[in-house]
Amino acid sequence: MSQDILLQFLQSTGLISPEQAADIAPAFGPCHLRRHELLLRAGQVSDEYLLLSSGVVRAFVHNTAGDEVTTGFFGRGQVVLEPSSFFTRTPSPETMQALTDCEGWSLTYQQMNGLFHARPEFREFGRSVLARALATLKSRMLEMITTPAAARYEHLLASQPEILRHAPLKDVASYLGVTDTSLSRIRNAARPKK
Amino acid sequence: MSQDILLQFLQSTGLISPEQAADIAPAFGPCHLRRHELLLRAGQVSDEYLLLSSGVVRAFVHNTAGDEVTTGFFGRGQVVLEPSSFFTRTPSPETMQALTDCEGWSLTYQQMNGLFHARPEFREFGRSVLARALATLKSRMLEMITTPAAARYEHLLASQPEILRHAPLKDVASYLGVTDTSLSRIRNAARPKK
DNA sequence: CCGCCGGCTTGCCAAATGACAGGAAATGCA
DNA sequence: TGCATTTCCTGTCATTTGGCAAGCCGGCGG
Repeated sequence: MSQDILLQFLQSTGLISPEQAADIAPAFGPCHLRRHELLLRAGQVSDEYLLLSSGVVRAFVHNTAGDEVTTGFFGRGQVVLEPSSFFTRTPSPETMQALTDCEGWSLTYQQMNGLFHARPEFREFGRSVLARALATLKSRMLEMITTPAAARYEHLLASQPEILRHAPLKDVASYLGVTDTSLSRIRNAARPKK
Repeated sequence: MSQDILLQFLQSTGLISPEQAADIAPAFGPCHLRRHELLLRAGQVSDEYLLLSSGVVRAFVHNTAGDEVTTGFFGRGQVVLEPSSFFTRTPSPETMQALTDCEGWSLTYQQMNGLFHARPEFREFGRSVLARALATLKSRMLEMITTPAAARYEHLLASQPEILRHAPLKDVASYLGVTDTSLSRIRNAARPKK
């Protein structure tokens, strides 16, 4: 399995040189997941920092009525974790599940801390990743608040088309904050005509 | 004006000792805001890290229809900033405005970076603050998703009662994701009887 | 003391959304 | 292959929510 994606990821912030990246990459271990396998159960502490090289993962919680609500999708090149649980070492409210067979590179919290001490440039990188996670979450939150469901669907379709090929529509619906019925109507309306 | 709250804040993570806190505190400058004054305009980079010792601040964005939507309230002991903008140095989508006269202690991004270099324990503290900001945002997001508006109102009422004494209800309504009309009905229903 | 004005509530109606259920199609599993 | 399950779409109906406008109340200034 190629480390290309890992090297590319490490260099993505500009804080780590190609040589340093080649040096750090071996610390990551290969990770394989089978379809439907759980990476993380609600109540556990997220302990795996996983960069996906292939496959799709879904994160979800249960609402007060007991239904699953999808909180995120992850695809190739994205880091799969519950950042808030991982970084603060508190139990995750979310469960994460592979929607397809997946491959990637992973690091435990322990290993990451080791790297932080051994490599100052990786520590900076870690801070940057944390800041990006925050920015991503914020923009998703603002999107939920400021744009209607139909526009959010269009946006998801445009930005992560591969996800829609693997995720059941009911999961997409709850991710968008509507019922599967409504999503079906949205998709119907979006279809120009026929 | 007393630095108590600042010292207490610095020690809140357990990463900074009382002596170190007393050493770091002078780096913060006093900050005064008048009612209705803006701390940050949409499009600017959030550059001030402000710990409130008194007063209430509101953050908001504009939705696609052009209406103001409140994204957060801040009270005594809370850090007022747009973390995603501050830490990634990108323009903030949010505007922040004082709802009452405010006082607090502040640091610019520059000054904070200086402290990061000069004081390793403050760097750790900074990372912890970032992680907490992420956790806070996440839990707010999950709350929006998993609990109904009425329960969110009750929660806000219980956790930040002072905010409701200073914020107009229409701001509270948009913060909760409902119209002022609906909030009025929620409040009415909440009143046990009469 | 009076009248204006802004914030809040309330009633009425329309629109959007959800719950539920039936059925077609696709998928999984033996 | 064939049966069982899941996924998705659609129709009907009930509920929720929003838009609008009028009314109430309390503060402020003349």
